[in-house]
Amino acid sequence: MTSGTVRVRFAPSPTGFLHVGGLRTALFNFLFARNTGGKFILRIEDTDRARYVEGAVQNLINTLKWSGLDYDEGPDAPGNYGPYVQSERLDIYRKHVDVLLEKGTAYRCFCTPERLESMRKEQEKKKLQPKYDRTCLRLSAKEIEDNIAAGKPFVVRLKVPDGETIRFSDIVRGDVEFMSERVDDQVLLKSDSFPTYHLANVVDDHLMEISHVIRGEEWLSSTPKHVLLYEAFGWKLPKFAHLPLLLNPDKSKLSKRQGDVAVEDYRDKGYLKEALVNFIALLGWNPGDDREIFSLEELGKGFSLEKVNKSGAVFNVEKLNWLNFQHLRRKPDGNVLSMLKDHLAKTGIGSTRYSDAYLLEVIAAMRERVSFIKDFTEKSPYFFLPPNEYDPAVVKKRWKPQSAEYLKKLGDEFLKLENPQKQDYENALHRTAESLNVGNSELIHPLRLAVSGMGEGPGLFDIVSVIGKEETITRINSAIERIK
RNA sequence: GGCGCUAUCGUCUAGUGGCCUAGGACGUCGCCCUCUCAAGGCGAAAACACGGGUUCGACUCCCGUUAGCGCUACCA
Repeated sequence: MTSGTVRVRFAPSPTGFLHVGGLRTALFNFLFARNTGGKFILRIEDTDRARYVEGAVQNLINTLKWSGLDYDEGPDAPGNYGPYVQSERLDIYRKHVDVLLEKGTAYRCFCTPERLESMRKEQEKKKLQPKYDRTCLRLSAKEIEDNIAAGKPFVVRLKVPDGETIRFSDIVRGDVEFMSERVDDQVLLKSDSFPTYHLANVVDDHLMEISHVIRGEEWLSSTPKHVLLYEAFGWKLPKFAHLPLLLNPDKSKLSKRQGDVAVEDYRDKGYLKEALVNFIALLGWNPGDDREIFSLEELGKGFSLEKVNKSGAVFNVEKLNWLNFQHLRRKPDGNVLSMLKDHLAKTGIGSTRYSDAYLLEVIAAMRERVSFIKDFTEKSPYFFLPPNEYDPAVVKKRWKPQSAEYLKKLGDEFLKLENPQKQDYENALHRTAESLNVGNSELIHPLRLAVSGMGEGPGLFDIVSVIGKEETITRINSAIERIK
């Protein structure tokens, strides 16, 4: 592998669902790879058996695929750096821990969780920084051997050097530095001999030749530990880029409780993947011009880490809704048709009840009025079922005592039409209004209410010509009954 | 508490010392269009957290304050 090749990874922990913040991290990695001609890798960080969730990995993969972020290497995309699931790499981590132990840059710790707990409490009480007190670092070789022989459980900790300033450069944030005194002797290998995130992450990033570590800002504070690990192993540091956090409306880190955080939630609510991806791309990044609507390809073209913001971004659903509208209206009729049919099947109206030609007419009429596929049935149910009730507010405003008579005449006029087109209905209405000596609107509004049950929607003659002459007359007659 | 990061309209953001009487987008409001509702067009309200420097000149650079957030586990 050439050193100039970009290799980035999305390394989620499978906790049940894909978090939108995770999707954003994945997206930025993906876009960076696309933009630089590099590789995008999916690696599953499942080193916490306490948080094991059945089916989480598959779910994660499905959701990532739904969003369109294809990866070059991953659990189900073989590459030369596998396996891509950390629980299948346990022996690798143990070997690397042995190296550290031998070098003396790590040490075994036999302290019990209870002791650690009380130590921490004590430190907090004294307002000291909670930090391992290095009791086990002072163990003699003999004591260590005896402990091991006695079968005492232990963890392996990183031996953080004293008095060092740990510096690294972050592409997003510039130079960052930490005093090593502030860095805890991090556990690298747990007592169940699984690695912690810190160890597994560094080992894998090195072994998988990851060139750029692009992850959320919550990792910035633990980066010095990682830097120390790279140094302990004698490995070259990757480039770091810590992305700003996605925030709740109250500016705290985006979480459940304050709305939906699972990508699946948005998918299930009818958001288009194009809209979601477009939206989260704009959270923390901008193209440098006034464009707002992007396809994945377009995002990939213009993306650069240098244009990533430093501050957190509130996840604002209003704009996402607008983007969904924008992307939906850009979809070809054929795509909208099949989505509409799926939706119709789900709502019980049935996908085969209406011809494609009919549905296409509905789509043409509603194009400018829907942000979601579900809006077709929610905003214009009258295309699928006759109104079973009439909006009371509109009834009050539009149905006058004489409306029944007007509608009767209008229905009679429509009845005479042969294979009418939109314009024919309109002409018929004009004729009727003239003979009645009333304004067109005296007929238009009552008719709209009669055929749709509501006071808003596409042009009246569009509605009428879509549902057809027979249905229109039927609905007129039902309405007349209701007005009487 | 400690450490770290951040700080432009309600929200997403442009802005890299003079182009800023701070631009765009979502949302909000008004007008136009109009058979209604949208869409579309036009317009409005709306921000540089504060205080010191540096400079001929700061939204832009430095320092401090304040605020917010993150981390502070044998979780990631």
